[in-house]
Amino acid sequence: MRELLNFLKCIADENRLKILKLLLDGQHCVCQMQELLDKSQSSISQHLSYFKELELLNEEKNGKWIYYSIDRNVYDNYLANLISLKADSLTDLKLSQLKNKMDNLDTAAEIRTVSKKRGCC
Amino acid sequence: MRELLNFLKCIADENRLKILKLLLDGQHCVCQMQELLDKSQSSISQHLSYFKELELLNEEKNGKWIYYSIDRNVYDNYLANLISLKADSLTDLKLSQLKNKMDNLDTAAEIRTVSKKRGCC
DNA sequence: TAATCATATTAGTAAATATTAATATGAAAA
DNA sequence: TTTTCATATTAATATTTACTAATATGATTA
Repeated sequence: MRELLNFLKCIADENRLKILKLLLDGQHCVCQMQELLDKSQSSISQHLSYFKELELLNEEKNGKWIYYSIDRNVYDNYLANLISLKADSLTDLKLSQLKNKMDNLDTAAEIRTVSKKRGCC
Repeated sequence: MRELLNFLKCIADENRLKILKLLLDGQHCVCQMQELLDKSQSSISQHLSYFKELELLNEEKNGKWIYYSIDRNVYDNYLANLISLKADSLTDLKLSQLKNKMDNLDTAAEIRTVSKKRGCC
């Protein structure tokens, strides 16, 4: 869950979403992205570090430049995690506790008034 | 793209990702989420407003409580947008300009030295 | 080897976002 | 109709995150 969250934080930014698009389509060096996004070199480099942290980048060196692109396998893996999102174990635990609590509330309420709506919190 | 970005910003937050999980699995009122996430009523309510803004919520009133769940159609639609991510038209335009520019650089460089690596920025 | 250039890193500041506390709203229950 | 309760809103503050400017790194070219 922490990993998926970091992936989402990475792409939930206007500039990084643009970078993602660019690097899904082809490979680009920092200076190209600078021009395309109209951002400073430092800014692009810092945005790229988010992707690197998540191991989302392929690097291909050519002359003086490093051409970056998205590692499609890693990317698809994060997408798969998002798509198959389910309540994790910690939340499940609390959830079952809460359900018990609510069942008890139900019972207590039903003793008082049969027609009463289900008690909650 | 702005809409997808807002969707990503919505779910790229620890508490809202937890809320998403809960509301994908079932329906919950604010006070249940308060307990499950150990957050204040105000905080949960404000997080929910992100989902509402994106029309991601179904509401079902039962007694005093409003039971929220994720509108699966809307949610799947956002996911589909993410999955089919492509460079948008604005970026495409700039991209083609850049490509022209780079082609010109290539040519100029090739006149100077045939073995020279491709010029960039 | 020295100079140059692309990229990375760091520190300080600016901007955006989350949280808390207080209050408002509006519907259900008494 | 008054009270109570769940949820929403607002304003102030705290925390995160982005950006700028300066500098570092390390590889390529002269």
